[in-house]
Amino acid sequence: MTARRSHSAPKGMRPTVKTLAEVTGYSIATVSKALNDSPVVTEDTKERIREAARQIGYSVNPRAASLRTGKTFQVAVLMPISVAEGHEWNGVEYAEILSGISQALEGSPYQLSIYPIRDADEGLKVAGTIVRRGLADGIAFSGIRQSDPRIDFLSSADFPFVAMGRCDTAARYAFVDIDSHWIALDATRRLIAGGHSRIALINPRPDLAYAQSRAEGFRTAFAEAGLPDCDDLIAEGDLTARFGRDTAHRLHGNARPPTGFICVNEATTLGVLAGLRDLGLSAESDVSVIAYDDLNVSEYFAPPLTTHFQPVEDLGRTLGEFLLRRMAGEPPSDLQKVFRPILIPRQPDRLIETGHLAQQRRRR
Amino acid sequence: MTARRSHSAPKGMRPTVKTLAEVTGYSIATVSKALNDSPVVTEDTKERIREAARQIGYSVNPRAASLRTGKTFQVAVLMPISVAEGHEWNGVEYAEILSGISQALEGSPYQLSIYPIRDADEGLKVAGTIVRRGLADGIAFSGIRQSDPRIDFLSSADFPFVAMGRCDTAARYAFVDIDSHWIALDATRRLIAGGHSRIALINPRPDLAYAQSRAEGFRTAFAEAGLPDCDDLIAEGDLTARFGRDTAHRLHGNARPPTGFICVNEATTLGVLAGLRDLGLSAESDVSVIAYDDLNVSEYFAPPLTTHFQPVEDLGRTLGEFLLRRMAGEPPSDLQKVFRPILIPRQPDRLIETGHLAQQRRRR
DNA sequence: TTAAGCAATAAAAACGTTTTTATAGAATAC
DNA sequence: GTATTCTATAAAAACGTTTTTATTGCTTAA
Repeated sequence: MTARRSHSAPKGMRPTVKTLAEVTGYSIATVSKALNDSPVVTEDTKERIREAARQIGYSVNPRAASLRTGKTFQVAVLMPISVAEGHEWNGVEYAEILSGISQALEGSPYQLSIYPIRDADEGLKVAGTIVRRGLADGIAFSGIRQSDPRIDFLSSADFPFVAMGRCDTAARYAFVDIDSHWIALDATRRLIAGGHSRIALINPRPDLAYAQSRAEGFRTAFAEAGLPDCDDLIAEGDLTARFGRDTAHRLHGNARPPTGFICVNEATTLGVLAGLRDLGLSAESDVSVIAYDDLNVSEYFAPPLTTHFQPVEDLGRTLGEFLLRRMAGEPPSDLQKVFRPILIPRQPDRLIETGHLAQQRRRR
Repeated sequence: MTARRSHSAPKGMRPTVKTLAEVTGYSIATVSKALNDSPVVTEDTKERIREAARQIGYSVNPRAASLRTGKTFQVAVLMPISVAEGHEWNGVEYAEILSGISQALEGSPYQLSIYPIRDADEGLKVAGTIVRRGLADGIAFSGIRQSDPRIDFLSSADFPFVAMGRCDTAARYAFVDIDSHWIALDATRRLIAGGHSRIALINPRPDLAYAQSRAEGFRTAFAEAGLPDCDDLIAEGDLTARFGRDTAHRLHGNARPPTGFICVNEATTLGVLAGLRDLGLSAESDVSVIAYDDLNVSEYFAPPLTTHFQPVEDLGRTLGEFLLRRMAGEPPSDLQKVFRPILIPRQPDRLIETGHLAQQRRRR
């Protein structure tokens, strides 16, 4: 056994297809075809060669194969790197996304590579490099803008990709997304049903595609109820805790301050709660806050909050599956999925006129 | 211009070193050497070839180069994927770590690849595959155990790696780490100075190397103060919010329950706070809680907590730099750094005997 | 004046695959 | 019984580099 191995692999070197040819007595052509399960080689031979490969611990050199075939077996993920100053909590959900994609790729020959980007424009540059230099067979990215240059470029280059998010051309590309319109609609309806009429919507920067979906859902709920809109209470910014807190402070100065808040992620929710506390307001008796969870965490907030919960890892996993299928040639139209979060109620979300804010309002 | 390009690159194909040879009139050997800045080719020639390369947009095919040289220009990161059920908040700091490593790698020819692992044992398997099949030139990983099979294996294989964390053989390998001993010592001293004598330490699973460092720092502080130890209040488990909450509940049943908590990450802190709230205890008046922040978030907790804060992205960046230097041949002994977090005080951390818990204690 | 050394470049080999083309022998057709 | 097709395998070419070896034309040394 040890003797055999030392015979086939001269010294410390990895066995190659040539080693395998020598050891089995077949040519390297036959060996290669056998390992790739080519129909031209007989089943007996295949089995013999596979067995020998197992014996000597052979595994194909992916770079040599890649050179010959042109396939890279790499999947590129454009990962936004944090730019918010002060190490604000931002983008941590990416660990979950990567975990999901990884899980989908396990068992496939594809390897996941990370390309850090600061914004969609740098993403475009990086995508260009990846395509031009043939660095990957497929690309995944998020942070989709209303009109996203990466999507336009990759679509016209006919390069396989899956986006996390929809923009105006969504019909023509593969994506996974969260039903942001519904989330905002449902949350707003819920607060309106609880008696609220002045509601704040915490939103991301407006160039992001889902910012608009949320705003639309938000407006629709007011229109349905025959109430005046609250567009003056839509706050747009980086999704940090600081932004949530600052927004709570700022909107409190409004002539008619909000009695309800609809948050957009864990960090902004935590920030809003902190901001309300600063103002001496309670999220139990004065103001209603509805959270949003990528991770199951708002259960632990003070108070525990009603939330829309959608494990972002599931989106990552589906994205990975879609990317594999896209690279295998499936049309984008078959690779589109919108996730609708579940609602976890934890608060009555009712406007309580006896609270601190109500007193303050009466006093004016 | 357009004419020239169409001349050199037959049709839609990427230019190769051969194209460049044709277009400049030099041989492919000279072209290759020029691009690699070999001293044997004259400066004039180099410049001419570089200029031509720029003109036709040539870039080297990394897989072909890799095949010839044996270098992969890949850095592998073993990323723990979440296994905690219920989508508990776990391991989200990995986004920061990856971001840091990415930043260090930018500008280098190295590309970051992710290998998902469930635990250190699977990590060993994956590391073996990476080494055996030559999938990367260097490896980074965290979640270091007291005795870590990955470290033993990679050390004896003389394969470049940098660990995030120290174990008993730390002297012999490259690492970045956080001064966990000091953190626990400092936090415990602080609480003891505030009058606490019954303190809970939230710890990770005891097979992790830093669990022991923390326990030692914790014990040292009691010994210094001449107080009996609180080993019965060391809680070990997954670093989820649920674990924090469950621990708060469980320890409250102790004959002499803790009046202070030393947490280990954001999730456990949030969990402890939630658990205390469940018990009707306040982290302002009844119990003192000291947090730990990878991200600057405990400022937003209720109440804002005193914390040790160490941006984990900085560790990632240093780890990336160390890995580059290790791959360049620097000895491990030059590539070791321990980060000491800063303390951000936000609470008095004093034992207040008039609180709820004190009343309860008096009642007994 | 010629052999030796040098400088600059070119040719060829090699890395480990896959794929195309070739070859030997067996089976079939007439 | 020979020409033909088929089958299984082998040989060779190619992918795009880098590196080793070879070549050419000059200098320099004796």
